[in-house]
Amino acid sequence: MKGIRRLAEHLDISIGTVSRALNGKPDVNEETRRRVLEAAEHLGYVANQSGRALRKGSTGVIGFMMQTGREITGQGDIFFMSVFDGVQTVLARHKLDLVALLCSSEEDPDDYLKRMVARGFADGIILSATRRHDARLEFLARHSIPFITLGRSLTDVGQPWIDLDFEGMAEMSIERLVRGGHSRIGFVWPHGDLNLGYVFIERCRIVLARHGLTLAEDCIFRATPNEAGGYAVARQIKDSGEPPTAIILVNETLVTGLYHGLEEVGLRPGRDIAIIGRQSPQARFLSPSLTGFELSLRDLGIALAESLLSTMPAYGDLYPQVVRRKLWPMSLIDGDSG
Amino acid sequence: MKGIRRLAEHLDISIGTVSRALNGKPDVNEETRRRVLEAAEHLGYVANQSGRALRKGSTGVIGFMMQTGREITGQGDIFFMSVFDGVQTVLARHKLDLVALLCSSEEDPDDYLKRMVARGFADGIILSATRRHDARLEFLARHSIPFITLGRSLTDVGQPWIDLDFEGMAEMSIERLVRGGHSRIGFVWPHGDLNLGYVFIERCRIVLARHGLTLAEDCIFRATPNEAGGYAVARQIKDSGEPPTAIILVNETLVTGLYHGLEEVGLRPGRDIAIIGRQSPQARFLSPSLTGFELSLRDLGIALAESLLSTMPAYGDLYPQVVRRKLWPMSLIDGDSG
DNA sequence: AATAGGATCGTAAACGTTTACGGAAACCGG
DNA sequence: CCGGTTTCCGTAAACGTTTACGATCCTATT
Repeated sequence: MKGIRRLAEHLDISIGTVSRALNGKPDVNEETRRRVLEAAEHLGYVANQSGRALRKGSTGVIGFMMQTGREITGQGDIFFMSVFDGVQTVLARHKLDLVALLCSSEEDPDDYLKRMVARGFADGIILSATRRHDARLEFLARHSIPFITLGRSLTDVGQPWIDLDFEGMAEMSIERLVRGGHSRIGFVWPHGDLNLGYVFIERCRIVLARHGLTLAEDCIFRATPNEAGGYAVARQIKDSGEPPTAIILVNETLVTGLYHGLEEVGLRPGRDIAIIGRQSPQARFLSPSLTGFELSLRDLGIALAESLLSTMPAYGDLYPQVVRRKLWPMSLIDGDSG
Repeated sequence: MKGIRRLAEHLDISIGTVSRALNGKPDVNEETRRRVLEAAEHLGYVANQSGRALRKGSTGVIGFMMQTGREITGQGDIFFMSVFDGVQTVLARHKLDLVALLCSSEEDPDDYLKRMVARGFADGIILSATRRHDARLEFLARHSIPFITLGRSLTDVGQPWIDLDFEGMAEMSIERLVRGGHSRIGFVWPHGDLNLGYVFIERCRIVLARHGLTLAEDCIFRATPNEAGGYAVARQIKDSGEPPTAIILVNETLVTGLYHGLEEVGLRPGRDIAIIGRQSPQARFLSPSLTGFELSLRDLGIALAESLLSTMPAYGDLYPQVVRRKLWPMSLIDGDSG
């Protein structure tokens, strides 16, 4: 005898009543409910996930899809750990659990997601590493799975999203650099089809044009979004015919490598070349100190969760005032690098 | 009509046969199997997770339990991502999926695990952040859930584990430092009850004793295992009455902060104080270069997965030669810091 | 031609829940 | 004391699979 049946037998009560008691249904005597809850606690009973999910059609689980192998995502788990923390504080209010759906670097993300959805793994999904054209969005929309993306995409199916305000970042960094006398501004573009690179560079072009400047194509450096990628960029800069006098990094993972690489080729950030990037725990200890954009990852996670919940039938009415799409603000922290 | 029933109807075949065809059972005509597989592919059918799990009693999912909020785990950035990658290459061979079970920093890890297990979430579990005394091990053993720990524990229930070879690290670092003339050697001990700190420091004491030396209690510095923690240690070192001439870091996340902190208090690694730590993508770009221990995280993940599978009834015979418990070797990479 | 045995498939039970439905008791106002 | 309402609980169906069992057809052997 296992599961709810055992509990029911132990209490000499029908399993129906036990289930109702545990699920907080109204039509159960408060005294019985107390006894059931107590016995459940005592026997360590927790409803079996599969049985419950099969009957209810929902799992009580939210999935956060991310990709393993750091060349792809460009975000270390420092980034995600903090976001998770925020997401979880919201989910905990509704007894929802968060699991990370880990897509191997050897599997196609679209296939992976399809598999997880068809399995009925999660009630709602948070997608990261949003690509410029992302078939996952269409798939989820077609199957009407509640989801939200961390990052925009050209593929728009009306889903909510939250994205870092790369436009604002472009505005502020370009304005600052132009004001500082720079006219030849470079940009490091992470490999892959992530949308953020496009968004950022498009706005850069606009802002530059406002000042009668253009973005030199040979000042766009492609790199894998990790330390080694940043390191490699330094040499590209040095070897380019006419090096930029300033560099903007849209990723936070490149900067340590870039600093080191620049030092090797004899360029000092803030003196020989201006650097504007993203703040991070590691960046705090760079020398010269980094000029870069900062944001609250935990709050971002909270917003993600609330926005996702607002699209879910069972929770939607609890978050009526929530903004479904939002550019997440970043603030520029002055440093000595640019 | 949904699920397997739809598929069966579409093919005009019973659902039993469809299921058998999909699961590779022998008693099904090869031609029928081909048709079923084709139709499944075409209709995008994937067996519902809950139904299958309910009937089979297994989910096809391996859970990697980790804790969100970096103050606790002490493992940064690339660490988990790379381990995951290794784990997944093994699991993929058996059509098993890996998900990360994310325990919020606000929830008790023991409770969290119990909940996940009772739910029947995963067929096997990999535990990280193993504590010196860890009730999770007893719980899993009592319920005979296959699992492995990344890290040893004093709580021994016969489970397999893989742990970094902190003893070897202690031997090599102490020997090296003593040979270099150091007699006052400090150690940074990460906060929390993680077992690795104890293991390391115990062996340090033994090796020191071999040379007639002792570990000064006031040279043991506690720190949160992240950049800020390392930064704080620098000041503790400066302010201690008789500062150590060498410091060993057992975490890889502290080192950038420590470097920065030391610079502020006027101590240069390798000249004023020797530093031995752990290599990492960030550490590659420190100056002076770090003397530290390196390991292959991906291979570690592979070993974890193989060892876990060897304890699982369904896969055990496939990995007969696998070592169930292993100290994972690390090699010392020379740098200028110590 | 009769029979044994293999190949292939359909049927139905089972997995552990939740919940619609209905029934029994208790209560209440007139 | 009676009809109606409320409170509480038991019964059984349903969720989507897998699989033991048995039935049917076909082939080969005697």
